[in-house]
Amino acid sequence: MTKKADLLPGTLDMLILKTLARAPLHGYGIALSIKRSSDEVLTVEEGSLYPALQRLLLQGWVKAEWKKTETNRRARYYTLTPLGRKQLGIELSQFEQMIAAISRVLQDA
Amino acid sequence: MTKKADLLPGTLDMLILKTLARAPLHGYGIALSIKRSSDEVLTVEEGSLYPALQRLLLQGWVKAEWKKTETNRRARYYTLTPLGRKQLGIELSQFEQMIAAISRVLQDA
DNA sequence: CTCTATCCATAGATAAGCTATAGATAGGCG
DNA sequence: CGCCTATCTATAGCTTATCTATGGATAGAG
Repeated sequence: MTKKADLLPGTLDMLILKTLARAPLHGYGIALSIKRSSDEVLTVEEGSLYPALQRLLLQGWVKAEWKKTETNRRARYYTLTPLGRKQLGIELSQFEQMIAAISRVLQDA
Repeated sequence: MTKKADLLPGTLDMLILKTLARAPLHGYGIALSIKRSSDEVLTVEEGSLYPALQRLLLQGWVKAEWKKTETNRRARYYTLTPLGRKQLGIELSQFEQMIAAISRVLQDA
């Protein structure tokens, strides 16, 4: 009934880039990481995640590599590129500016 | 070149409701109000605004009425309904929860 | 009397996320 | 040994929301 979005539209790429800025991870791990560090509030559906990763690859913001996980499974690890790190900075500042602007509107008497 | 969105997707309805919570306004006035109170950061394009107002009307969150502006022009004034006020509260709290969650992800070491 | 600002509104394109689905394998457990 | 669950990948199709691009009308200024 109460339709709640899994995440705020327009923020997924930034969240992925930020997650990868800490350490390379495979897709499944990225989703888990975001879910966990947001205290289960943000959920990244697979149908959102993999297309997003494709976008990021195309832009050259991340690169991918097949490896083995600790649990001996085959997984594709995504790593932030220097360009991706720069992009993350851009998105972060734009996001903060947006939030600040929205806050002004919301708090305006 | 730098593609900057005019606003954060998913926040338009909330911004409109909040604006109307202060006083009834016509569409053009809503756009101006949001632009001004956000210090020109947020821009509501007409092609976003009017479909949004139609959505809000359909949901019963606002009602509309033709009137004369102070400058003697014909304009459609939108007013927040009690249901709309309730909805605004819901959207505000969901938004705050989202922002808090995103902040946790972004600030996570 | 023309021009600008004010006001309405819609159609079409695009982007992004969600639902649903599909498949493969490792390791635990019966 | 075979089933089940968790882990891991990925795509197709739907839907929704926003932007671009128009189009039109009128008040008041110059």
